[in-house]
Amino acid sequence: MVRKTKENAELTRQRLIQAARQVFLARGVSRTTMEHIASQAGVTRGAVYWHFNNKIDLFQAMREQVFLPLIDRMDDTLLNEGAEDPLSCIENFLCGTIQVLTDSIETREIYEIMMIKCEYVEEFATVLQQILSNCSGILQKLLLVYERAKVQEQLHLSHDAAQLAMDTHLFFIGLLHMWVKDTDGNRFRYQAIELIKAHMKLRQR
Amino acid sequence: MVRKTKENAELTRQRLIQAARQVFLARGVSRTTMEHIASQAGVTRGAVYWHFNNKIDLFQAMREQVFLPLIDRMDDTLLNEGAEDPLSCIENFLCGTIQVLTDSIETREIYEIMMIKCEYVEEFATVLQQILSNCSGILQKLLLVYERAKVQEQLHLSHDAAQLAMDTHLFFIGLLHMWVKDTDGNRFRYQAIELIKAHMKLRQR
DNA sequence: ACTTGCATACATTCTTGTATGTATGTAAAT
DNA sequence: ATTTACATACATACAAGAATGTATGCAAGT
Repeated sequence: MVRKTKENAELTRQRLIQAARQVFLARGVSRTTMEHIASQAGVTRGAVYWHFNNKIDLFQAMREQVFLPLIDRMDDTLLNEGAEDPLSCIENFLCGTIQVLTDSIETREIYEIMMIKCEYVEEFATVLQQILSNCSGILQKLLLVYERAKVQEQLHLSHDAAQLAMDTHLFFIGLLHMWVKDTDGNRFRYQAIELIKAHMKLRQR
Repeated sequence: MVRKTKENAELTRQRLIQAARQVFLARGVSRTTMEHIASQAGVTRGAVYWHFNNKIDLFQAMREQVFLPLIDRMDDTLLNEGAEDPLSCIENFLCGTIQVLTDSIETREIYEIMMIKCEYVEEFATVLQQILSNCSGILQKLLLVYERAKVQEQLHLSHDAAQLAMDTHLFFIGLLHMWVKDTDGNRFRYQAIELIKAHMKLRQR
């Protein structure tokens, strides 16, 4: 089996990303070799090195497939100017994220890889910086929406928008971590939506 | 340099754990070899294999030095029956944890290793289960204290103890993650205590 | 004398990157 | 419409370096 057409090559590339995800999840990023990924995708290392320079290149390609959609959805849900109810925007954003995790195996697996199957050292240190940068992006947008809610007098007067935003942000980080790590029991996953609603209810006037 | 006395051997063991922590932090657990740890401690691999069976054995030894004290402090602070004010118990526990992280380099480094320098696969999968087990221990104790607060009418009537406990638990997880990962800016670390106080204030009657 | 606390040596098993081979698609020239 | 030339999409082979576990050696404690 040799050279394919352009479309076939792109398909091989996608299969390599998919294979990488599966192997990363099972063996961890560090212990995964190019050979593992290649054979999982049904090709040889030659194909892998043709499409990607090295492991981190593949990792980034995998990551982008999840993170670009996340940013888009965040902007759509949180920064929707037309929305009448800022607090509902936040609730919808949080619930929507959980919904994506519930629906999409790929997203779920990539989150799991990034949280507990990857060591952020050397070349991967920059990945962590990108993640943190995304985080502060989320925080900023939360802050914006909470300030809007404050203006619309949806919040208790004693509540500070900045502190509420950070509190929700930390809640969200914790929620994602627990949701992802609670793989067997699934006890946690089923109550995630309720937890979000309870969290938001604490803020309502 | 050869055989030492018993005390010297124990000292070597401690130096190995310390060396492991430093190398784990710098290179990640997977990429760390026994040779790295040995030379960092000023001995050869022979010494490492004398004291520990393998890398995960060393990892667990390192981990215990931090987690056993944590459990103790948690019981002391949270389950203190004599305390008049349950909500303050929680606040003190959270702030106390941040204080330990601030004061103890070792604790901080071990948390960082466990969060972003370790892949929980194969032999390390059991470590993750232990961590999750600890988590549910924390949650249970938080729940107990919140129920006490409910009885003492410290809480808003509409608040459910179980949901408050989970909310605080997730907040705490997120807080620890951000605190540990925010290594350079340190912007986050300085406001951690305030965030805890704001979080608790949301609950007070 | 026997055990302890290491150091040294050895054999084996991965991985990696690159280099090279090779057949096919593709576009331009004829 | 062929032929020609080149790039593409991989497969295969090679060299070199880690890393691991174990086995063995050895001097000092007990």
